Amino acid sequence: MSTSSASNFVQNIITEDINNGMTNIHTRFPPEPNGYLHIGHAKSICLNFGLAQTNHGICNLRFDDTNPIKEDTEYVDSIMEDVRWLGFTWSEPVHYASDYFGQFYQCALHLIKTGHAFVCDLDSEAMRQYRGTLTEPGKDSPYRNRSVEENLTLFEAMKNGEFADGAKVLRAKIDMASPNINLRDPVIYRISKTHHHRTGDQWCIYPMYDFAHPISDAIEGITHSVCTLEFEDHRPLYDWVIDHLQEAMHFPSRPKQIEFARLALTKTVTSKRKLKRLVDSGVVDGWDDPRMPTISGLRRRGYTPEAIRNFCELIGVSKSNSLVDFAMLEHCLREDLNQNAPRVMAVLHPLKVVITNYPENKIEHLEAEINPNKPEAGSRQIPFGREIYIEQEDFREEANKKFFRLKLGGEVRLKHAYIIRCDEVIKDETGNIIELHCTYDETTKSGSDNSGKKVKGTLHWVEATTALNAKVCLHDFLLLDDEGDGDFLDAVNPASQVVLQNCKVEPSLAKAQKGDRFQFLRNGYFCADSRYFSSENLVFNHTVSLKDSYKPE
RNA sequence: UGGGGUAUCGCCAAGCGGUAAGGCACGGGACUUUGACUCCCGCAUUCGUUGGUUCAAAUCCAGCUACCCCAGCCA
Repeated sequence: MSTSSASNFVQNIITEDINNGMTNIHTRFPPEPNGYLHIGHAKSICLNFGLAQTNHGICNLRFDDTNPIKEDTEYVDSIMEDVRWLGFTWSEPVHYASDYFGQFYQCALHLIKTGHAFVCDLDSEAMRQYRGTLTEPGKDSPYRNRSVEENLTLFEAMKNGEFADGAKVLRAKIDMASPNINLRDPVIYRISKTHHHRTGDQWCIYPMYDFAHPISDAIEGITHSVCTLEFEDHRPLYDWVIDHLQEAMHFPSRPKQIEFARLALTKTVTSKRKLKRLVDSGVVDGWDDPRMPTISGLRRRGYTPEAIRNFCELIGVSKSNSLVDFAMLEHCLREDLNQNAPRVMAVLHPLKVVITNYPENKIEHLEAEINPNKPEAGSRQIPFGREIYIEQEDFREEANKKFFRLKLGGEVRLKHAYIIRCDEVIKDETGNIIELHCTYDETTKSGSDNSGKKVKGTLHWVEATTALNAKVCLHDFLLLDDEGDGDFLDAVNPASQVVLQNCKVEPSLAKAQKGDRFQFLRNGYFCADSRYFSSENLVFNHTVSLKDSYKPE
């Protein structure tokens, strides 16, 4: 398995720590279970698990479940499934910040006792007033100088449910004049009489991220706490919390917070809020819609864990906000699929071809390699007969020299079969081409061609009488390039999914299983839909196109 | 006008005082029973900008500019 072995600034920090004698490198991936994981999370997952692997350490999976209002077990289940699917193994057991609610409470008590925290009665509006602005310092809360005893009593009463939501909070006593707003006596505990998905109604006070996160890291022995850039100016608070607790709590480690730039991908939404709106508004068919950038969506689309891991390796890790070209992800996908996906023939827009000099009712079986990159995969038999289907766009009555495909009077090779010549075009009363009459050259059979004929074009095809009908979902970017100023839902690409109902595919596909990936020769990579595919109902999702250097004119 | 960050090819990204890696994209060519794959070749005299230090600067110093983040009892 690939690991994060490439050099990046986080690894450099770890290397230096190791050189200074640090052992037992320990990282963690700490999602809040309030949504599905997406491609952006994959970067963090690969980084954290990769760092642990390359440094012979371990990585925890920890659910940051300190705000019960937004969280649900549906999300914890999907997150575990996605991390496993990506190919990573966390250090058992799975951790939950909610496992530490008792310890957080003890930590809060310690801060109160040492005069570093106080219960504040200001409501959120008043607190904002007191906080000051970006350019003006804040003012001390009138409750800031309550005695330790009073704070202890009040905090216990908060815990016992004696106050309404929002009536009181516990705040760290730091510096209301700090130029760093995070240090202006931040709230560390709030009252929320909300049922928690794991602790039920045991607690009605919940710690804030800035308090819970450093403690969770320290409790678990995390050495390097890697997070995204927006937490950069929370680091002084992160350190403050640990510094004021370390001595009393005897944490096994003194974790270091390191921030990196989150992944942004062209033409891709990675905002949980927006993703949720796409799902809730019905624009997409759930979190795992093949067009979604969620891990489950990419999986259903046909992406492989290897491709995603290699992609995360390729883009690197830095602190500069960057926008990665989606083509990079597609490149990694093709690289994997090209190497591993079985080849198969499928005609998406069928055009009937009658080979007039081929015997009626005769079907012969031709041998076709499964994957030219994998001789050991062997070959399959494909039927050939008098009537076949080719792709509509592979025929033109006349075309310039750049068009290598079939034209009236021209010759072309049928992949794995014979060279044919187009003799006649059959049209309906409105002039649409409905059928082609061709003749084949028996001496040009694949593998035993002694005709000496050379043709420029090779087409894929499917024999008509044995062909299977299939439904194929074509995909394009979910969003148009620019979201504009309006509602982002207006930027949804109406052509992001096009369903083709009457595709013709070779019979071997009847044996495919849900989730199987194939290269439809010359058409791209496709995946048997994990929800609707069955041998009676062939449904394929378009995964990614093949590169194409054909330029008409 | 406060604080914290970031600026190296169209897009990512190495580089850590000794004279600009690599990948993606793109262009050209070879090969080809997938216009795919593969293989060659090309693609920053220059590192946001202006000065300074030095024999030598993308790397050190100073100023300037641009962009990102922060005023949730979210994470």
